[in-house]
Amino acid sequence: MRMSKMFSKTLRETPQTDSKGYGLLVKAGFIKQMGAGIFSLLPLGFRATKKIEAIIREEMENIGAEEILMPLVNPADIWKETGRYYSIDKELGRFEDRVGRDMVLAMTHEEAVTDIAKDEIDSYKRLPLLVFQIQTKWRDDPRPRAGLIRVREFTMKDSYSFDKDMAGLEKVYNDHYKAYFRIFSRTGLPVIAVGADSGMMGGKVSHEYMYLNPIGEDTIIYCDKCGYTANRQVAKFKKEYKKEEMLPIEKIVTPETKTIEDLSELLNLPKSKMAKAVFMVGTFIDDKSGDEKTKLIVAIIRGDLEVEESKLSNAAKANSIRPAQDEEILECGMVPGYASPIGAKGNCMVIVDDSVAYSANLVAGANEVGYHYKNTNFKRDYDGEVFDIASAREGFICPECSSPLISSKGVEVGNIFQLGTRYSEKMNCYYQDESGRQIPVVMGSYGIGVGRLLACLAEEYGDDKGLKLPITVSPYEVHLVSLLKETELADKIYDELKRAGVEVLYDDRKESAGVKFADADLIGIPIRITLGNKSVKEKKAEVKLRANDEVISYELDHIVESVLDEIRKEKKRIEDNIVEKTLD
RNA sequence: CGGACAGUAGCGCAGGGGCUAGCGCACUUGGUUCGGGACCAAGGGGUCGGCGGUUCAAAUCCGCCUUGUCCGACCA
Repeated sequence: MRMSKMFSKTLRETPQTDSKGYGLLVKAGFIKQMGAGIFSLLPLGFRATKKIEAIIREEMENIGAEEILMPLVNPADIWKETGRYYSIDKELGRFEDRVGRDMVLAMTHEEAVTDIAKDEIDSYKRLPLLVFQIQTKWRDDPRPRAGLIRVREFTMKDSYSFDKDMAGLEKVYNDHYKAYFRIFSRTGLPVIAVGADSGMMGGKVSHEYMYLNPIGEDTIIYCDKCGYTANRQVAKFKKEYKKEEMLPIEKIVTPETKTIEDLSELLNLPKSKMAKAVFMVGTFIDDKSGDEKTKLIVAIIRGDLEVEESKLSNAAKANSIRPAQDEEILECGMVPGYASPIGAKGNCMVIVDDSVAYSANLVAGANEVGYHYKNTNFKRDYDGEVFDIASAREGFICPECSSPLISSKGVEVGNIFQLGTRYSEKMNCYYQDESGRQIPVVMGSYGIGVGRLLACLAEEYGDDKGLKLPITVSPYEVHLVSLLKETELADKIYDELKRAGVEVLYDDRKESAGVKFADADLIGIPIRITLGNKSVKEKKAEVKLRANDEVISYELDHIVESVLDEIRKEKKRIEDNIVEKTLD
């Protein structure tokens, strides 16, 4: 491609953005924002995206997946069948067509693919099956941010597996686990796989692929010693308890002590001797009718711990939860600031963290302004369902080996789910087994955010001068920069490189050397050939590697072969680092 | 969904009731320069986010709407 003919150009000024990588992508002319969380891919960004997609295709086909393309617009009926039309809130794009039929902008394709599969799959002889697509999704996120990291419209690779039993699902799940590591390492992105919450997808086992970086919005808890890793939403840790005899409950005067901090100070007791009440309101939606109910959720946790919202939401089996208002708490007979489930009434449910359930003689609110109880005990003084709803933090104890846990921020670039029969049962996707019985198909679903992957690569590979994407995902392999007045030589080398199958960006613009070099650094094509008066006179050309800014001088007569060799070396560097990992 | 800030040339910004709306970058033309974001000169480009109001007069003041950005969504 001749730069003089390129559709987009680079910016002189660095846009001020929340993340370095986003700023570079904008400055280098890879992407352009059109609205909140809505981006266009410009030629360079689109080429990089296609490189990523090609790697994904290869690896998906390697595990036997076939590519399909399903529609972005789905009839709402299939989303009503699974109940997600009701259980997912505003994130799901909805509209009516001209005759008033409810339509959905698909944010994922379990419904669509199951709708197709149920007609295809009639016998166990048809299983297993595996399909994937690379397609646009719409998710109306309440708050898009950080450029391509969190957007509303995005490209996703999603694959769906159909098996006759769990053993089959586990095999294809494992295939994905392995393929994903190959995909990410072939693009050059370092990731780790972590145990995760299955969220709106349902199902049981799931892993997320995380790129560890402070710009991430997920928190990963991991253990250096034994390798335990999990998203904080589900991370476990070891809680320690002291055994004590139960003492009689006692009401005490505690004026102006609404927080655990204050209470701990006033009574001169550690926070671990308190039972903290956290109030949320859960929304519960009936999958069949779409009817909504709300209920106050009273979460009781030891004062030194904090509630993990996703764990609480799962424990309560709520579709969503939000913090409660004071009035809602009072309605159920509890007093904000001095609250406990002792005397709770009305439309509420009590969920008790095991930290409280197995501790004795905790201080809790008396549901009366200015008073608390000493020596409260679960079961004796109040009841509730026991769950682990505590949030794991750095320094807490590893559930597997008892070493201190570490926390880190991460960006989720992929996920894999064992769905089981949730969708097949609801959408009537059954097969007939050897003995003639109708059995629900066992499904899995697997995603990779293509644009987000590019955003993460921009974050990982760049410096103050610009991007330096690995050759496997870089929009071009070679950047030919000519500083010569005459165009013949550069044109000739450009043609020869193209003929040799090299993807080459040719800076044929009438710009100063400084501008050309600055743009070359910014776009960051891995191999740069410079044709300048001095070196050309000596029958040489300079080759500079963007990765480490190393400069090599090559004979002009053999420049094409030399460059082909450099390309091979760059590619080998990535191949040598392909990560092969399997689920144990 | 709550809060704060912003919308003026392609990009980044200034101007805050008054006469022709400016600056830097980018762009056009001519000339000089030519291996790390050159210089001189002359130009082109604007429904001042939209609608309504106040006023002799609105980019400027007021109201509504809209779009964008950041923070929050939270421990009683």
